[in-house]
Amino acid sequence: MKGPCSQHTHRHRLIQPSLTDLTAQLRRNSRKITASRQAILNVLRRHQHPLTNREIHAALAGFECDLATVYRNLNTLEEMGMVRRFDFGDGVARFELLTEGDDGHHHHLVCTRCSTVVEIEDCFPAELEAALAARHGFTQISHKLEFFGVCPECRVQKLA
Amino acid sequence: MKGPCSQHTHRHRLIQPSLTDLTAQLRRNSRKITASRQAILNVLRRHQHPLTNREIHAALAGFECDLATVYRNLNTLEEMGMVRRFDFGDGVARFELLTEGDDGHHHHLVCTRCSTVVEIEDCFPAELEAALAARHGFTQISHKLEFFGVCPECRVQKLA
DNA sequence: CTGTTGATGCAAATCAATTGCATTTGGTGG
DNA sequence: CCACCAAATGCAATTGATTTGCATCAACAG
Repeated sequence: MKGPCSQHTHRHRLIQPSLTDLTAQLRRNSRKITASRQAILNVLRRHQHPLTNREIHAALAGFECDLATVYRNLNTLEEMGMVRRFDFGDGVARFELLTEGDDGHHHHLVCTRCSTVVEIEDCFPAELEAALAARHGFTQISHKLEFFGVCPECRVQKLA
Repeated sequence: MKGPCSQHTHRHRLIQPSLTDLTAQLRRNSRKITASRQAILNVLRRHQHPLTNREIHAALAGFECDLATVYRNLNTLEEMGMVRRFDFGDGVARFELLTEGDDGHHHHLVCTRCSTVVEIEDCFPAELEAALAARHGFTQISHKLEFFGVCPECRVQKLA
Protein backbone atom coordinates (compact mmCIF):
# COMPACT_ATOMS: atom_id res chain seq x y z
CA MET A 1 0.00 0.00 0.00
CA LYS A 2 1.14 3.48 -0.67
CA GLY A 3 -0.43 6.57 0.82
CA PRO A 4 -3.41 8.37 -0.65
CA CYS A 5 -2.46 9.15 -4.21
CA SER A 6 -3.64 12.73 -3.96
CA GLN A 7 -1.63 14.29 -6.71
CA HIS A 8 -2.06 11.35 -9.02
CA THR A 9 -5.43 12.26 -10.37
CA HIS A 10 -5.04 14.37 -13.44
CA ARG A 11 -8.63 14.94 -14.36
CA HIS A 12 -10.68 16.07 -11.42
CA ARG A 13 -14.36 15.67 -11.87
CA LEU A 14 -15.79 19.08 -11.09
CA ILE A 15 -19.30 17.95 -10.35
CA GLN A 16 -19.62 15.11 -7.89
CA PRO A 17 -23.14 13.74 -8.14
CA SER A 18 -25.14 14.50 -5.01
CA LEU A 19 -26.91 11.82 -3.05
CA THR A 20 -30.27 13.28 -3.97
CA ASP A 21 -29.40 13.24 -7.66
CA LEU A 22 -28.39 9.64 -7.36
CA THR A 23 -31.52 8.50 -5.58
CA ALA A 24 -33.61 10.44 -8.08
CA GLN A 25 -31.84 8.61 -10.86
CA LEU A 26 -32.60 5.30 -9.17
CA ARG A 27 -36.22 6.18 -8.63
CA ARG A 28 -36.56 7.18 -12.27
CA ASN A 29 -35.45 3.67 -13.24
CA SER A 30 -37.87 2.10 -10.76
CA ARG A 31 -34.97 0.85 -8.67
CA LYS A 32 -35.33 0.66 -4.93
CA ILE A 33 -33.27 2.89 -2.68
CA THR A 34 -31.87 0.18 -0.47
CA ALA A 35 -29.31 0.58 2.28
CA SER A 36 -26.72 -1.47 0.33
CA ARG A 37 -27.25 0.67 -2.73
CA GLN A 38 -26.76 3.88 -0.79
CA ALA A 39 -23.67 2.53 0.93
CA ILE A 40 -22.17 1.47 -2.40
CA LEU A 41 -22.92 4.81 -4.02
CA ASN A 42 -21.35 6.59 -1.06
CA VAL A 43 -18.18 4.58 -1.45
CA LEU A 44 -18.06 5.49 -5.13
CA ARG A 45 -18.72 9.14 -4.33
CA ARG A 46 -15.79 9.19 -1.94
CA HIS A 47 -13.32 7.76 -4.46
CA GLN A 48 -12.37 9.35 -7.73
CA HIS A 49 -10.43 6.27 -8.84
CA PRO A 50 -11.78 3.16 -10.47
CA LEU A 51 -12.63 0.59 -7.78
CA THR A 52 -13.11 -3.17 -8.01
CA ASN A 53 -16.17 -4.91 -6.62
CA ARG A 54 -14.02 -6.30 -3.85
CA GLU A 55 -12.60 -2.88 -2.99
CA ILE A 56 -16.06 -1.38 -2.89
CA HIS A 57 -17.25 -4.21 -0.68
CA ALA A 58 -14.30 -3.70 1.68
CA ALA A 59 -14.86 0.05 1.80
CA LEU A 60 -18.51 -0.23 2.84
CA ALA A 61 -18.66 1.53 6.18
CA GLY A 62 -21.38 0.82 8.67
CA PHE A 63 -23.66 -1.06 6.33
CA GLU A 64 -22.41 -4.46 5.29
CA CYS A 65 -23.82 -6.51 2.47
CA ASP A 66 -22.93 -9.61 0.55
CA LEU A 67 -20.25 -9.43 -2.11
CA ALA A 68 -22.75 -10.87 -4.59
CA THR A 69 -24.97 -7.90 -3.89
CA VAL A 70 -22.12 -5.56 -4.75
CA TYR A 71 -21.60 -7.41 -8.02
CA ARG A 72 -25.30 -7.29 -8.82
CA ASN A 73 -25.57 -3.62 -7.97
CA LEU A 74 -22.63 -2.56 -10.08
CA ASN A 75 -24.05 -4.41 -13.04
CA THR A 76 -27.36 -2.69 -12.48
CA LEU A 77 -25.74 0.71 -12.04
CA GLU A 78 -23.77 0.18 -15.25
CA GLU A 79 -26.94 -0.71 -17.17
CA MET A 80 -28.54 2.45 -15.84
CA GLY A 81 -25.52 4.48 -16.91
CA MET A 82 -24.69 5.56 -13.39
CA VAL A 83 -21.22 3.99 -13.35
CA ARG A 84 -18.66 3.22 -16.00
CA ARG A 85 -16.79 -0.07 -16.16
CA PHE A 86 -13.06 -0.10 -16.89
CA ASP A 87 -10.86 -3.01 -17.88
CA PHE A 88 -7.15 -2.80 -17.12
CA GLY A 89 -6.52 -6.27 -18.48
CA ASP A 90 -5.83 -7.86 -15.10
CA GLY A 91 -9.03 -9.84 -15.08
CA VAL A 92 -10.81 -7.60 -12.59
CA ALA A 93 -13.47 -5.04 -13.49
CA ARG A 94 -13.25 -1.53 -12.04
CA PHE A 95 -15.94 1.12 -11.74
CA GLU A 96 -16.25 4.88 -11.52
CA LEU A 97 -19.30 6.91 -10.66
CA LEU A 98 -20.64 9.07 -13.48
CA THR A 99 -22.35 12.42 -13.37
CA GLU A 100 -25.64 12.57 -15.24
CA GLY A 101 -25.11 13.74 -18.79
CA ASP A 102 -21.42 12.87 -18.61
CA ASP A 103 -20.66 9.61 -20.36
CA GLY A 104 -17.41 9.45 -18.41
CA HIS A 105 -15.39 8.80 -21.52
CA HIS A 106 -11.72 8.99 -20.60
CA HIS A 107 -8.73 6.73 -20.22
CA HIS A 108 -6.14 5.77 -17.65
CA LEU A 109 -2.43 5.53 -17.13
CA VAL A 110 -1.82 2.60 -14.82
CA CYS A 111 1.43 1.79 -13.03
CA THR A 112 2.34 -1.80 -13.83
CA ARG A 113 3.97 -2.20 -10.41
CA CYS A 114 1.67 -0.56 -7.87
CA SER A 115 -1.49 0.00 -9.93
CA THR A 116 -1.58 3.73 -9.23
CA VAL A 117 -4.02 5.25 -11.70
CA VAL A 118 -3.83 8.60 -13.47
CA GLU A 119 -6.78 9.83 -15.47
CA ILE A 120 -6.09 10.89 -19.05
CA GLU A 121 -8.32 13.22 -21.00
CA ASP A 122 -6.60 12.99 -24.35
CA CYS A 123 -8.42 10.71 -26.69
CA PHE A 124 -7.11 10.67 -30.23
CA PRO A 125 -8.90 7.44 -31.10
CA ALA A 126 -12.22 9.26 -31.03
CA GLU A 127 -11.09 11.10 -34.15
CA LEU A 128 -10.41 7.77 -35.77
CA GLU A 129 -13.79 6.23 -35.18
CA ALA A 130 -15.49 7.99 -38.07
CA ALA A 131 -12.67 7.03 -40.41
CA LEU A 132 -12.90 3.41 -39.31
CA ALA A 133 -16.64 3.42 -39.80
CA ALA A 134 -16.19 4.63 -43.36
CA ARG A 135 -13.30 2.30 -44.11
CA HIS A 136 -14.74 -0.93 -42.72
CA GLY A 137 -18.48 -0.37 -42.72
CA PHE A 138 -18.76 -0.85 -38.98
CA THR A 139 -21.36 1.11 -37.03
CA GLN A 140 -21.77 2.09 -33.39
CA ILE A 141 -18.02 2.26 -32.98
CA SER A 142 -16.50 2.71 -29.55
CA HIS A 143 -13.08 2.01 -28.15
CA LYS A 144 -11.08 1.17 -25.07
CA LEU A 145 -7.70 2.73 -24.47
CA GLU A 146 -5.49 2.21 -21.45
CA PHE A 147 -1.90 3.24 -20.92
CA PHE A 148 0.56 1.32 -18.77
CA GLY A 149 3.93 2.25 -17.35
CA VAL A 150 6.00 2.62 -14.21
CA CYS A 151 5.07 5.54 -11.96
CA PRO A 152 7.69 7.89 -10.45
CA GLU A 153 7.39 6.33 -6.98
CA CYS A 154 7.99 2.83 -8.27
CA ARG A 155 10.93 3.96 -10.34
CA VAL A 156 12.77 5.36 -7.30
CA GLN A 157 11.87 2.30 -5.26
CA LYS A 158 13.64 0.18 -7.80
CA LEU A 159 16.80 2.28 -7.42
CA ALA A 160 16.66 2.17 -3.62
CA MET B 1 -20.63 -19.15 -36.98
CA LYS B 2 -19.99 -17.26 -40.16
CA GLY B 3 -17.72 -18.38 -42.95
CA PRO B 4 -14.02 -17.66 -43.15
CA CYS B 5 -13.64 -13.92 -42.73
CA SER B 6 -11.30 -13.62 -45.68
CA GLN B 7 -11.75 -9.99 -46.57
CA HIS B 8 -11.92 -8.89 -42.98
CA THR B 9 -8.22 -8.65 -42.38
CA HIS B 10 -7.04 -5.20 -43.11
CA ARG B 11 -3.37 -5.52 -42.27
CA HIS B 12 -1.81 -8.54 -43.94
CA ARG B 13 1.43 -9.61 -42.39
CA LEU B 14 3.84 -9.78 -45.30
CA ILE B 15 6.32 -12.11 -43.68
CA GLN B 16 4.89 -15.22 -42.09
CA PRO B 17 7.56 -16.73 -39.84
CA SER B 18 8.88 -19.99 -41.23
CA LEU B 19 8.91 -23.18 -39.21
CA THR B 20 12.69 -23.18 -39.18
CA ASP B 21 12.81 -19.62 -37.86
CA LEU B 22 10.41 -20.59 -35.12
CA THR B 23 12.32 -23.67 -34.03
CA ALA B 24 15.53 -21.65 -34.10
CA GLN B 25 13.91 -19.11 -31.83
CA LEU B 26 12.86 -21.87 -29.45
CA ARG B 27 16.32 -23.41 -29.45
CA ARG B 28 17.88 -20.04 -28.70
CA ASN B 29 15.73 -19.84 -25.57
CA SER B 30 16.66 -23.40 -24.58
CA ARG B 31 13.11 -24.53 -25.16
CA LYS B 32 12.46 -28.00 -26.46
CA ILE B 33 10.96 -28.53 -29.88
CA THR B 34 8.09 -30.76 -28.86
CA ALA B 35 5.31 -32.07 -31.02
CA SER B 36 2.69 -30.03 -29.16
CA ARG B 37 4.74 -26.89 -29.58
CA GLN B 38 5.09 -27.43 -33.31
CA ALA B 39 1.41 -28.20 -33.69
CA ILE B 40 0.46 -25.04 -31.79
CA LEU B 41 2.83 -22.89 -33.83
CA ASN B 42 1.42 -24.37 -37.01
CA VAL B 43 -2.09 -23.44 -35.98
CA LEU B 44 -0.95 -19.89 -35.28
CA ARG B 45 0.87 -19.75 -38.59
CA ARG B 46 -2.28 -20.74 -40.43
CA HIS B 47 -4.41 -18.04 -38.82
CA GLN B 48 -3.86 -14.33 -39.10
CA HIS B 49 -6.52 -13.58 -36.49
CA PRO B 50 -6.12 -13.59 -32.74
CA LEU B 51 -7.04 -17.03 -31.39
CA THR B 52 -8.05 -18.13 -27.91
CA ASN B 53 -6.35 -21.02 -26.13
CA ARG B 54 -9.48 -23.06 -26.68
CA GLU B 55 -9.60 -22.25 -30.37
CA ILE B 56 -5.97 -23.19 -30.78
CA HIS B 57 -6.57 -26.43 -28.91
CA ALA B 58 -9.54 -27.22 -31.12
CA ALA B 59 -7.60 -26.43 -34.30
CA LEU B 60 -4.74 -28.77 -33.48
CA ALA B 61 -4.75 -31.22 -36.35
CA GLY B 62 -3.24 -34.64 -36.01
CA PHE B 63 -1.37 -33.99 -32.84
CA GLU B 64 -3.55 -33.68 -29.78
CA CYS B 65 -2.41 -32.34 -26.44
CA ASP B 66 -3.96 -31.26 -23.17
CA LEU B 67 -5.62 -27.86 -22.96
CA ALA B 68 -3.35 -27.07 -19.99
CA THR B 69 -0.39 -27.62 -22.29
CA VAL B 70 -1.79 -25.10 -24.73
CA TYR B 71 -2.16 -22.57 -21.92
CA ARG B 72 1.37 -23.24 -20.69
CA ASN B 73 2.83 -22.97 -24.15
CA LEU B 74 1.15 -19.70 -24.99
CA ASN B 75 2.42 -18.18 -21.78
CA THR B 76 5.89 -19.41 -22.60
CA LEU B 77 5.68 -18.16 -26.18
CA GLU B 78 4.51 -14.78 -24.94
CA GLU B 79 7.44 -14.53 -22.50
CA MET B 80 9.76 -15.35 -25.36
CA GLY B 81 8.15 -12.67 -27.50
CA MET B 82 6.99 -15.13 -30.12
CA VAL B 83 3.30 -14.34 -29.71
CA ARG B 84 1.38 -11.28 -28.66
CA ARG B 85 -1.53 -11.44 -26.24
CA PHE B 86 -4.67 -9.39 -26.91
CA ASP B 87 -7.51 -8.57 -24.58
CA PHE B 88 -10.91 -7.77 -26.05
CA GLY B 89 -12.46 -7.40 -22.63
CA ASP B 90 -14.56 -10.55 -22.84
CA GLY B 91 -12.50 -12.41 -20.27
CA VAL B 92 -10.69 -14.57 -22.81
CA ALA B 93 -7.10 -14.04 -23.92
CA ARG B 94 -6.28 -14.16 -27.62
CA PHE B 95 -2.93 -14.64 -29.34
CA GLU B 96 -1.23 -13.80 -32.60
CA LEU B 97 2.08 -15.10 -33.90
CA LEU B 98 4.81 -12.48 -34.24
CA THR B 99 7.61 -12.22 -36.75
CA GLU B 100 11.03 -11.76 -35.24
CA GLY B 101 11.91 -8.09 -34.98
CA ASP B 102 8.24 -7.16 -35.27
CA ASP B 103 6.71 -6.32 -31.92
CA GLY B 104 3.30 -6.88 -33.47
CA HIS B 105 2.04 -3.58 -32.22
CA HIS B 106 -1.37 -2.96 -33.71
CA HIS B 107 -5.00 -2.82 -32.68
CA HIS B 108 -8.32 -4.35 -33.58
CA LEU B 109 -11.84 -3.48 -34.54
CA VAL B 110 -14.11 -6.14 -33.08
CA CYS B 111 -17.76 -6.72 -33.93
CA THR B 112 -19.73 -6.71 -30.71
CA ARG B 113 -22.21 -9.22 -32.16
CA CYS B 114 -20.19 -11.85 -34.05
CA SER B 115 -16.65 -11.06 -32.87
CA THR B 116 -15.31 -10.62 -36.38
CA VAL B 117 -11.92 -8.94 -36.08
CA VAL B 118 -10.35 -6.33 -38.35
CA GLU B 119 -6.74 -5.34 -37.84
CA ILE B 120 -6.04 -1.63 -37.50
CA GLU B 121 -2.67 -0.07 -38.17
CA ASP B 122 -3.42 3.45 -37.07
CA CYS B 123 -2.08 4.15 -33.65
CA PHE B 124 -2.34 7.75 -32.50
CA PRO B 125 -1.78 6.86 -28.84
CA ALA B 126 1.85 6.06 -29.63
CA GLU B 127 2.38 9.77 -30.27
CA LEU B 128 0.90 10.47 -26.86
CA GLU B 129 3.17 8.21 -24.89
CA ALA B 130 6.11 10.59 -24.82
CA ALA B 131 3.85 13.44 -23.76
CA LEU B 132 2.38 11.33 -20.98
CA ALA B 133 5.84 10.33 -19.82
CA ALA B 134 6.83 13.97 -19.56
CA ARG B 135 3.58 15.05 -17.96
CA HIS B 136 3.26 12.35 -15.32
CA GLY B 137 6.79 11.08 -14.86
CA PHE B 138 5.86 7.56 -15.86
CA THR B 139 8.42 5.43 -17.70
CA GLN B 140 8.20 2.37 -19.94
CA ILE B 141 4.82 3.49 -21.21
CA SER B 142 2.76 1.21 -23.40
CA HIS B 143 -0.93 1.09 -24.21
CA LYS B 144 -3.80 -1.10 -25.26
CA LEU B 145 -6.36 0.13 -27.73
CA GLU B 146 -9.29 -1.83 -29.08
CA PHE B 147 -12.23 -0.63 -31.13
CA PHE B 148 -15.69 -2.15 -30.97
CA GLY B 149 -18.67 -1.85 -33.25
CA VAL B 150 -21.18 -3.70 -35.36
CA CYS B 151 -19.82 -5.17 -38.58
CA PRO B 152 -21.64 -4.82 -41.94
CA GLU B 153 -22.86 -8.43 -41.92
CA CYS B 154 -24.39 -8.09 -38.49
CA ARG B 155 -26.04 -4.84 -39.40
CA VAL B 156 -27.93 -6.39 -42.31
CA GLN B 157 -28.83 -9.42 -40.23
CA LYS B 158 -30.54 -7.13 -37.81
CA LEU B 159 -32.65 -5.62 -40.60
CA ALA B 160 -33.58 -9.03 -42.02
C1' DC C 1 23.67 -44.23 -24.34
C1' DT C 2 22.54 -41.71 -20.25
C1' DG C 3 21.62 -37.96 -17.24
C1' DT C 4 19.52 -33.41 -16.75
C1' DT C 5 15.99 -30.33 -17.58
C1' DG C 6 12.12 -28.89 -19.54
C1' DA C 7 7.40 -30.60 -21.06
C1' DT C 8 3.14 -33.01 -20.52
C1' DG C 9 -1.19 -35.29 -18.77
C1' DC C 10 -4.40 -35.35 -15.39
C1' DA C 11 -6.77 -33.81 -11.64
C1' DA C 12 -7.40 -30.49 -8.33
C1' DA C 13 -7.28 -25.76 -7.12
C1' DT C 14 -7.93 -20.60 -7.94
C1' DC C 15 -10.39 -16.65 -8.76
C1' DA C 16 -13.67 -13.47 -10.63
C1' DA C 17 -18.22 -13.37 -11.61
C1' DT C 18 -22.93 -15.31 -11.96
C1' DT C 19 -27.06 -17.65 -10.57
C1' DG C 20 -30.92 -20.47 -8.23
C1' DC C 21 -33.78 -20.12 -4.57
C1' DA C 22 -35.97 -18.98 -0.47
C1' DT C 23 -36.59 -14.84 2.20
C1' DT C 24 -36.90 -9.92 2.98
C1' DT C 25 -38.04 -5.26 2.00
C1' DG C 26 -39.01 -0.81 -0.56
C1' DG C 27 -42.67 1.53 -2.64
C1' DT C 28 -47.48 1.84 -3.94
C1' DG C 29 -52.39 1.86 -3.77
C1' DG C 30 -55.72 1.35 -0.74
C1' DC D 1 -51.64 1.99 8.89
C1' DC D 2 -52.18 -2.36 5.93
C1' DA D 3 -51.59 -5.51 2.15
C1' DC D 4 -49.38 -6.56 -2.05
C1' DC D 5 -45.92 -7.08 -5.81
C1' DA D 6 -41.67 -6.46 -7.81
C1' DA D 7 -37.20 -5.79 -6.81
C1' DA D 8 -33.34 -6.84 -3.76
C1' DT D 9 -30.63 -9.72 -0.75
C1' DG D 10 -28.08 -13.62 1.59
C1' DC D 11 -26.15 -17.79 0.97
C1' DA D 12 -24.55 -21.54 -1.33
C1' DA D 13 -23.52 -23.60 -5.41
C1' DT D 14 -22.00 -23.03 -10.19
C1' DT D 15 -19.56 -21.47 -14.26
C1' DG D 16 -15.52 -20.59 -16.99
C1' DA D 17 -10.97 -19.20 -17.74
C1' DT D 18 -6.59 -20.06 -16.16
C1' DT D 19 -3.15 -22.07 -13.08
C1' DT D 20 -0.72 -25.53 -10.48
C1' DG D 21 0.98 -29.85 -7.94
C1' DC D 22 2.85 -33.94 -9.04
C1' DA D 23 4.30 -38.02 -11.17
C1' DT D 24 5.79 -39.42 -15.67
C1' DC D 25 7.98 -38.51 -20.30
C1' DA D 26 10.76 -36.99 -23.73
C1' DA D 27 14.28 -33.54 -25.86
C1' DC D 28 18.81 -32.97 -26.41
C1' DA D 29 23.55 -32.20 -24.77
C1' DG D 30 27.76 -34.64 -23.74
